[in-house]
Amino acid sequence: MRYRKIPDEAVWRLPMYLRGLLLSLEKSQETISSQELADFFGVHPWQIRKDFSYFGAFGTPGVGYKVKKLSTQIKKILNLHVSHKAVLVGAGNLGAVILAYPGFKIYGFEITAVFDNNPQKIGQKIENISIKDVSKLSLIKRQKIDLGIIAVPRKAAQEVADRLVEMGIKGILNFSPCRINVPKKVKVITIDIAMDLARLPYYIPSS
Amino acid sequence: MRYRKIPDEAVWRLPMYLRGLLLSLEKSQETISSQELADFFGVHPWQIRKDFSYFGAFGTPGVGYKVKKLSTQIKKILNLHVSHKAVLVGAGNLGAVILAYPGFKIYGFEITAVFDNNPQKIGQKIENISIKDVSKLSLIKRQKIDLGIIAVPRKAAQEVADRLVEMGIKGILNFSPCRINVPKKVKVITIDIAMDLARLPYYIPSS
DNA sequence: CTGTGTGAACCCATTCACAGCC
DNA sequence: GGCTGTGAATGGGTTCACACAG
Repeated sequence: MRYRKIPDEAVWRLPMYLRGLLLSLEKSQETISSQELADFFGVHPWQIRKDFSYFGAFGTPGVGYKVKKLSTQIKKILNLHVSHKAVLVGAGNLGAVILAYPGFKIYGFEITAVFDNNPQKIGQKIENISIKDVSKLSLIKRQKIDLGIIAVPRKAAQEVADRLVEMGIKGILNFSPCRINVPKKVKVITIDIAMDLARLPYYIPSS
Repeated sequence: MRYRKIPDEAVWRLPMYLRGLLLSLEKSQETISSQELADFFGVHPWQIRKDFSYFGAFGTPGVGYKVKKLSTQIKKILNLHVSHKAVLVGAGNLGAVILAYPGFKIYGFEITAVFDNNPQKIGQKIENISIKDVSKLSLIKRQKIDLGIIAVPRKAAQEVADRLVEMGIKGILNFSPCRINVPKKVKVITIDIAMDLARLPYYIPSS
């Protein structure tokens, strides 16, 4: 296929497809059609085929997609075929939940360092990782860590982000309810639980 | 303005604008221009004006928007002008974080009931709310609860969702990494941390 | 005959540009 | 003069329909 601009929306959906595929893989399903995948997510089959087509032709006409092969392809597209190391800043309640969250593994993520500024926490261990002083963030330079997870109070978020960027982090998952400014080369995704919840009542007929 | 279909995207952005406005309000700022708001979020001013225009005309030409008035208007649009009660199902680590999360208050949310299926947890209190047996979910019928938050393992998510729908819940914030099926009248927003993280590496030049 | 891949058509959100009001 | 509000133009994502491969 000749080059065409790939919609961000398509990229956005790939991890969703991937999760479905990995689930099918667990069930030892060998092939899957765009129709099956679509039913699974509640989208249209042509959307899925089109999304894939931006990146190449992965299926077999008349048959469908090889689950194993397709999931490998998508991982490669998303840069998930190599495992990624992440650093977590903020070892509070939220931080502990993130550390314990099993879901990262299936995409090949590993949190290999944890920092906090609370002297009481520094030195302690959670999930077998010892918490280090955030002022020593430069320690991560020795490791190949390219992702940062911010789980600190809002006021500290920007400062932490700045430090992470200094250390060469390329992507940030931000749990603080605020926008953080970073150089364009760094990708930030912010998760704001309260804001997501705030989107629900609009769709609810006022009682 | 005469009727026109309102893009979902515009609705999606309103809570973001609202957060910025509430922040300005804290700083006792009286008026704000679309330009200022736009700079704050890193979007374009005409985007903001257009978004508002779908719902009415809230500003004053040559001046801008009254922060207080505009935030009230947006709250009304989003159905946030009345406070909402939510029920939390799943009192594990994640559940505890959600309960302790201060961010819900600014949008007028209150978690008034918590359920779990773990006998060890039932009867205990977190954040002054006692955990009840999930089999007694029907207790919430007496209260006016219209939102549900699901923080249980994936396998249990669909069942919990079904129960919540039975109880008349109108919107669900789902933290389980899976799609859940509900009647069309019920709005579901799923937050899948791992999936969000999985979206980052695509934008990172492979090292 | 089944299911993929894709140019073309369509639709809708974004962007523009400017009229209108303070 | 400054800033909003909005039709019109643009641009791009989605949907369609069908050629083609198995």
